[in-house]
Amino acid sequence: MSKKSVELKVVPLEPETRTLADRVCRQIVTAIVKGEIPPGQKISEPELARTYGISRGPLREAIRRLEGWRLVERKAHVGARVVQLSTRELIEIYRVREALEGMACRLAAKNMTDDEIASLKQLLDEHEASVEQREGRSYFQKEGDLDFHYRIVQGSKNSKLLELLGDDLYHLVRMYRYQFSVSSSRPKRALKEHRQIIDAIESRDEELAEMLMRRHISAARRNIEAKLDTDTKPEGDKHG
Amino acid sequence: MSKKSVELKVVPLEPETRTLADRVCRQIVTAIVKGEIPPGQKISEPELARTYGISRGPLREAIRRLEGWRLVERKAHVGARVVQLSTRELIEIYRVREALEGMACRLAAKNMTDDEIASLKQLLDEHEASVEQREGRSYFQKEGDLDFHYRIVQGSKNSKLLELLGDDLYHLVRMYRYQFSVSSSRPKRALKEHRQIIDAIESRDEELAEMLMRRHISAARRNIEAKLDTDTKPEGDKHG
DNA sequence: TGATTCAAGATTGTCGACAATATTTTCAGA
DNA sequence: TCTGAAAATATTGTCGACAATCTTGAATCA
Repeated sequence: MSKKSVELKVVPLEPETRTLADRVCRQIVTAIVKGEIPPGQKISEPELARTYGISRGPLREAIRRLEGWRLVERKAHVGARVVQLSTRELIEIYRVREALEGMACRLAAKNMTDDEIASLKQLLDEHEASVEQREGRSYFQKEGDLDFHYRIVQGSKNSKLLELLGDDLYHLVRMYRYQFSVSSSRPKRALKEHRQIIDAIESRDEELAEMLMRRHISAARRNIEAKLDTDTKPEGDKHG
Repeated sequence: MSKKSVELKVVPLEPETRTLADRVCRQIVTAIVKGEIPPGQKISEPELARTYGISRGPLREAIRRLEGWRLVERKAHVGARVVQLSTRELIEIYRVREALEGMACRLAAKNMTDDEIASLKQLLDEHEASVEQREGRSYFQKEGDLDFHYRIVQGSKNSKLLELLGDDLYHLVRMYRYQFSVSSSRPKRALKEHRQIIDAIESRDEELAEMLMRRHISAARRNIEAKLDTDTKPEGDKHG
C-alpha cells in the first residue's frame, strides 16, 4: 500500500518555523508589537543578530519583510527604525478599517458558514466571561478583540481583504494598543456591539451587518481621538 | 567655498537606486508586471543573480519584498514562483478597490488642492488626445488609467490608503492587464467616467464622488467578469 | 512493466569576511 | 570657545563558500 497505511499526523510542528528568517521575523514582530523594541528605535543589525543568535543574512531578510508590513522604515546605508505612528496615521488606519471591515462584514453575512457563526458566538461567550471576571482588562481588548475582527474577515472569504487587514493593518493596531495601553475604555460596550454584529450576520442581513461594523469601528476611532486630545493638550496639571 | 557655490543639482540620479537590492527589486517588478517573467514561473535565484549580475544576497532581499507585495509566493526550501491570479482573486481585488477607492474619492473631494485638480484635468485632456489619436489602445488603458486612479488616492491625503493601493493592489492590477491585455474594451466610456469623477471632486461633492468611483470600478469589474466568462466557455467560435 | 528506494545533482538557507557608506571623534585654526 | 575639516570608528551593503533540503533519475525488486 502507499502512504495511507499510517494515520498521517505528519504536520510539521511549526510550518513557518522552517527557516531562521521566518522564525526571527515572527519574534521581531512580537517584540515590536509588545513594545520591547520601542517605536522610533533604531534597529542595529549586529546587535539583533547577536540577540537572536543568527547571522545578518536571514536577519536582513526578516527586516525586509517587516518593511513590507510597515512595521519598520529603512533608509539606505543608514538603517531601519521601528515605525512611530503619528496620531494622524492612527486615525487614517481606523478610517481604512471602517471601509474595509464594513465590506468584510457585509460579505461575512453572505458567506460565513453556520459553523463559523456558532464558533464565533462561542468566542464571544468566552469574552464575556473574561470581561466580567477580570474587569475586562488585558485579554479581551488587547488580543481578543482583534480575534473577533479577524474571524469576521476570514468569514468574508475574500483573501485579499484578509491579506490587507491581517498583514498590513492589524500588526499596527496591535502595536498601538500595547504602546498606549488604550484598549480598555469600553469593554462592555464593545462586547455588546460585537453581539449585535454577529446577530446581524446570523440573520444574513448584509446591510445591517456592514452598518453595525462601520459604527463599531467609527466609535473606536472617536474614542481614540478623544483620548489623544486630552493626552495631547493636558492644559491642567501634570508637569507642575 | 562650501557646497552652495555651485547650483546644487545634487539630487542623486535615482534616489532608490542607492542599493542593488532596491534597483533589482524594481527591475523584477517591471519584468513580472510586463509578463517577461510569466505567472506561475519558478524564480531561480542562481539564474536571476546571473541575469542581473549580482550575488544572491541582495537578490533574496528583493524577493522578500516582492513576497510582501504578493507578486511572488515562496515555499521554504523550494523557492519562489510568480503569482498566478485566479479569476476569483482578480474579482476580489476589484471588490476591494471599490471599497478603498470609493473612500479615497470621497476624501479627495474634500482634500485635493485646486492645483491637483487642475493638473488632473490636464492629464485627462492628454488621455483624450491619446484615445482619439491612437484608437485608445496601449497607453491610456495600460498605464494612464492607473495614473488617474493613483492621483485620486494621493489626493485623499490618506497615507495608509496610498500604501495599500499603491504597493499591494496596483502592481497586481497592472500585471493582470499586461497579461490578459484586456484593458482596451471601453476607453471612451472610461474616459467619460473619469471626467464625471473629477467634476464631482471639483465641486466638492463627496457623496457623488464616492458613488461615481464605485460605479466606475464596479463597471470595470463586471466587464472583466463578462470577458472571462466568454473566454472560459467559448461555446461558439471566437467571433471570427 | 511498474513501483519503490536510494544516490546524485541542483537549489535554497546560512554564515563569515570584505567593501562602501555614514557617523562620531579628534584636532587644527580663528 | 567655537567652527570646520579630516581621520577613526561603526554600520550597512555585497560577495563567495559551505550546509541543509528538495528534486531528479537510475537501479533494484516485485
